[in-house]
Amino acid sequence: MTERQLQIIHAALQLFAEDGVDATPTSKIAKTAGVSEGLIFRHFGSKDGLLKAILEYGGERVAAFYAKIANESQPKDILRQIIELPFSIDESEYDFWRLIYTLKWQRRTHLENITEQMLSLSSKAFNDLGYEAPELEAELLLIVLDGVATRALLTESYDMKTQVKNRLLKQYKLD
Amino acid sequence: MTERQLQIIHAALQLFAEDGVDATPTSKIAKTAGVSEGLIFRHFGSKDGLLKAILEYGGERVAAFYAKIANESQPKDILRQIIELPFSIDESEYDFWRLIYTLKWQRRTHLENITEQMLSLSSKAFNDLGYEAPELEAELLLIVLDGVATRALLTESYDMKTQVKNRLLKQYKLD
Amino acid sequence: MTERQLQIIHAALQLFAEDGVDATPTSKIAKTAGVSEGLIFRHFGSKDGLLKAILEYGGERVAAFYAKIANESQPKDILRQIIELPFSIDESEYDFWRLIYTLKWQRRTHLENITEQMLSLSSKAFNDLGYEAPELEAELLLIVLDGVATRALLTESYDMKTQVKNRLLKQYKLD
Amino acid sequence: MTERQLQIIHAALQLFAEDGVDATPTSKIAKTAGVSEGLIFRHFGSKDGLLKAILEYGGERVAAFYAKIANESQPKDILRQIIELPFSIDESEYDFWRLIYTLKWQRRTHLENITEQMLSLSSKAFNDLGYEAPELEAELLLIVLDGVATRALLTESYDMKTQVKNRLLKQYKLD
DNA sequence: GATGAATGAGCATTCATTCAT
DNA sequence: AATGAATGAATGCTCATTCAT
Repeated sequence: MTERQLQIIHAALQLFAEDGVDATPTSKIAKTAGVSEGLIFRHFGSKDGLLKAILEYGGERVAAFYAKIANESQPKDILRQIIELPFSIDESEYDFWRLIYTLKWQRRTHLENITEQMLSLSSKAFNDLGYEAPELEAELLLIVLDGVATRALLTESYDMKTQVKNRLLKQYKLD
Repeated sequence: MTERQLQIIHAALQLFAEDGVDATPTSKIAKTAGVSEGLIFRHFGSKDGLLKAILEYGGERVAAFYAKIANESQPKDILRQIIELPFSIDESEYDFWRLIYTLKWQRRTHLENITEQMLSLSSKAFNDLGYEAPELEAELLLIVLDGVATRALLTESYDMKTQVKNRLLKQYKLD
Repeated sequence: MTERQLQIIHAALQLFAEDGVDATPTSKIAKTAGVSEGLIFRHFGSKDGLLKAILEYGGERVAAFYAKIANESQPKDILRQIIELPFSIDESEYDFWRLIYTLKWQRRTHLENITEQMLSLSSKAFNDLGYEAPELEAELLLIVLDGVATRALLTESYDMKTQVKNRLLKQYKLD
Repeated sequence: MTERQLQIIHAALQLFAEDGVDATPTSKIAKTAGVSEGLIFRHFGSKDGLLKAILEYGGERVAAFYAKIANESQPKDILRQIIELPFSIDESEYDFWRLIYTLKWQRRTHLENITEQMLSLSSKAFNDLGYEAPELEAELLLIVLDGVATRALLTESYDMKTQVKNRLLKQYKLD
């Protein structure tokens, strides 16, 4: 990934997240990135190729996130880490996540396996902790965390983060 | 609202929800609705005018939803009704809600005041029921319900609905 | 010519003169005239048919103008009348003449024979008065009068009319 | 101004003059110029931008015309030059002038200040020559020259040019 | 006669993509 | 690698015209 390619990816990510993929012309990406329009196509083949590159680029970081969690052995630690997830998104990554969530509503994105992974991980943890219906609990936790992420990504300066997190940790007796 | 206008609205709603507003050409709407392309503009002025008409058309039903809840006097009934909300969406209305949720990520839509209304209603109910942090509880409930709706709208044949609902009713001691 | 037809003709004339024929939609004509759009086509067949009707409607008055002049027997009287022409246009007829002059630049209009008539009439008069080059004089007079009309039609509240007329009458020793 | 831009400008000028701006589709301009339709918009932004470019392009030559006259010191020379004006339009510039005169009847064009300049220049010249009513004379001269231009531009192979010019020079005792 | 809903061809404009340099 | 001129298909929209009532 060269310097020029990163410039393009960052510009596109920002614009895609802000205005939507369809509403962002490649000409605007080129201008924002400070490169010629042709270069986008030389490097990424097409606008869709660029989108895919962005998704992969961000996907790597998501994978890293998960590697950490899978390493934990204690079910309580696993749950704690999973709950931490949406609260630990750095603001520099908001654009990426906004894009992911936007795409969710239109085209299947690669996030599905992530959802599956998370469901199975937390389901197992709930089971280990003796919950009666671990799959249902896992489902509900997923729903809550997805909701949290949505609310945080869409609300400017969302300030209930910490309280929500503590309330969740308390609910699952992880504090 | 004439027959023809409804044809157009239904066709557009379906396509907008499926492919996104930007990715849906008016020509395709016309073909799907079985009318001439010009008619769209005669009736709705512009593509954006059509979108607004759809939002209003659906918005009326949302308002009706709320009218019911606001009438309840018992806090427990209010909460019960609010929780019922995402579970009672008829499949015939999925397109509308998918559109609403999609738009949320791109342009501010009129759903914000709905969010506010819901927060204040449930916050008051939680307060009446003696919850320690009623606003936090309301916030969390909103998040959960938003998450439920999202999951139901995006997952084909989502079959955990009932279990999730019961689990929630139980958590808030409403069963 | 029914009442309704006149309404349409007057509305169209005004709009055609103001914005140009091409830039005036039939819908605007209908609205201005206070009739339905369909009626225009029932009465005039097409937009072009309407234009032709306007031209004929106005053309009759032009023909009447000429009939008077042709009746004069004295060359001086003929010239005087011809010179009077552009100065005697009533403001209520400005729209019509503006339209005529506009059309001149795009499509041949029926005014050509008028020009020819005028040339031959004044040419004969100049000849009778012993001018050396009567055709040249006729040509020049035509040019001047056309210029006067243009200037008057395009200049709001053109106030040199009388002076210009007197100057012309004097030049041709008709005062 | 690149080669391609000139191709477009010439094609557009010809078509605008012939059929009128409104009646000339950009597709026809593109075809006539032998370029793609998109190129028109890349270079001129819009159809109106193209029209403005044409007007500026031609306007420079008009300005040059005037610079010459303003340099003359003798009133007789000034008048002679002004009278020369409409007779010295090269046939290659007919399209441009036809366009200018057409636009006069619909939208205010930049020719107004030219009219004003010409009026003040000739008015001063007439005054210097001791004419009784110099402003009236200037007005009349403008009218005549405008009429000459009109007649020449609208009449194919107008062959009285020289005679008219000589007649005018004689009338103002400039021969 | 009169209306106005409906049509569809045509228009200006945008934009992803190609390609010569 | 990099540019940016050039393309042309597709888009939202307009408008003269038709037709059922």
